[in-house]
Amino acid sequence: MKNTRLSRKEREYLRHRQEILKVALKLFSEKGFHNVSMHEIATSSEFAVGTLYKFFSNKEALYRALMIDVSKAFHSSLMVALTTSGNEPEKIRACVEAKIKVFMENSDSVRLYLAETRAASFNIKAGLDTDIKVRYEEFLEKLARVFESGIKKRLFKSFDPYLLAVALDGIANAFLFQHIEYSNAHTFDADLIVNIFFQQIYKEGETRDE
Amino acid sequence: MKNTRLSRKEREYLRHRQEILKVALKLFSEKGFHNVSMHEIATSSEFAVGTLYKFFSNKEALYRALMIDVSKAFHSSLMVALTTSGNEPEKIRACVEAKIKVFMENSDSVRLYLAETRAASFNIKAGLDTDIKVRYEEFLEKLARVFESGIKKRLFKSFDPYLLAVALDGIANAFLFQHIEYSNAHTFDADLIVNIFFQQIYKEGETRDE
DNA sequence: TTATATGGTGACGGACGATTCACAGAGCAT
DNA sequence: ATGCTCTGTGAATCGTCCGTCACCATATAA
Repeated sequence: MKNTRLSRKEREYLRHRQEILKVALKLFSEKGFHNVSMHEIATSSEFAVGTLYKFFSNKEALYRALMIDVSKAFHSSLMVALTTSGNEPEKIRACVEAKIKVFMENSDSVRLYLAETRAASFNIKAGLDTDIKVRYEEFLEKLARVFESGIKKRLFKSFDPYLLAVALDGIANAFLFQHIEYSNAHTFDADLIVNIFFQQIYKEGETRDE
Repeated sequence: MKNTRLSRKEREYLRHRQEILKVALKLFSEKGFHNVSMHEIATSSEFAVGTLYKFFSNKEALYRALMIDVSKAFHSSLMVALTTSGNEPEKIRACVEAKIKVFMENSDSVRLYLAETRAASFNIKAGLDTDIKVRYEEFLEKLARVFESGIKKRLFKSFDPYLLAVALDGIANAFLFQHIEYSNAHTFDADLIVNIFFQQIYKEGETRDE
């Protein structure tokens, strides 16, 4: 990351760009793409409308830039977690932990990200699908491969690894949603998720509360 | 349900209303609230724009009516499943089955429903929150109470019942999303979900593939 | 100092889309 | 037949944005 190469002007330019993105993220995440006008973003970021168009060719490009940033950030966090050393259960646990951490720290982004990842082609049409979903798929596949290898080693029972990945991610998302939407009394952490997922819920004989 | 009391006119009126809702559901679920114009709904439903306003006071009211219908339908299906006789595991299984069934049969509605339930205050502001979310909460609570009672009977391990409900629902949603979005090769059914959820994933000794 | 480039501005054009309303025609009662 | 009501119509209105562009102001170069 040698940004030292950049002139003051260039740094200014990037700072401004970041500032716009930051404001836009906040607004979009609160109100959704269609309920935020360029004028509003301009006012909030203390630039003129015209200036926004010096940075982004149009509203959708601005949104896209935002989503791609967010998506890349999330993706790389999760991928790193899955790559850390350790056996399969450890990797998976690290992944859940990473997900919680990143999501907690960026709840604005999360709303947007989830809206795109899940609510699908809803908000914005082309381009993003092909980009964000691909990244998400890649993550699921990688997670699936961890499950697969755990199954081969006979650490896990043999379910379809991809579906295990979907399931685990589903639980994590559900908890995070819950937290973001209601931030209610029910606390949770990576341990809990992993435990619910890995340990049998059924009691088959002996009692084993923690 | 004695609709026999209705005059022909009244029946016509309701039929037309239903027709509009049906078309609107299709369009909204495909393109999202903001990307569907009243004009488009009018054309598709073969009514004039003005006619739509005879049925619904504005675009949002139309959308709201739709969402409330959908939400009520889903809610009642799930609640019924949870009320059927049987012990806790059976109830939960019935619930998952009901969810899959209803969702599969109404994938148009599901997109909308999920967009509201999860992507939250995104698409439409007031009113819906307070209505749909309450219903969703009610469902989660009821599911949680089933878990709770299962825990009391020492059928399940003692996790926070509400979080178990969130987790289970999260897995089911994840699978359904996956199916709706990618309808890929990975098939699943209520059994699989319940198994992943209830049976231990970890192998603690003996092998027990099905 | 003057010329030029560059970041920044914001009023304005044009399009689009929600909503209205004056009106048409069908059915029904008188 | 005439008048009244009620469903249905769609052109016209009105507002709201997106995106443009002629134009500042600052700073750097000449």
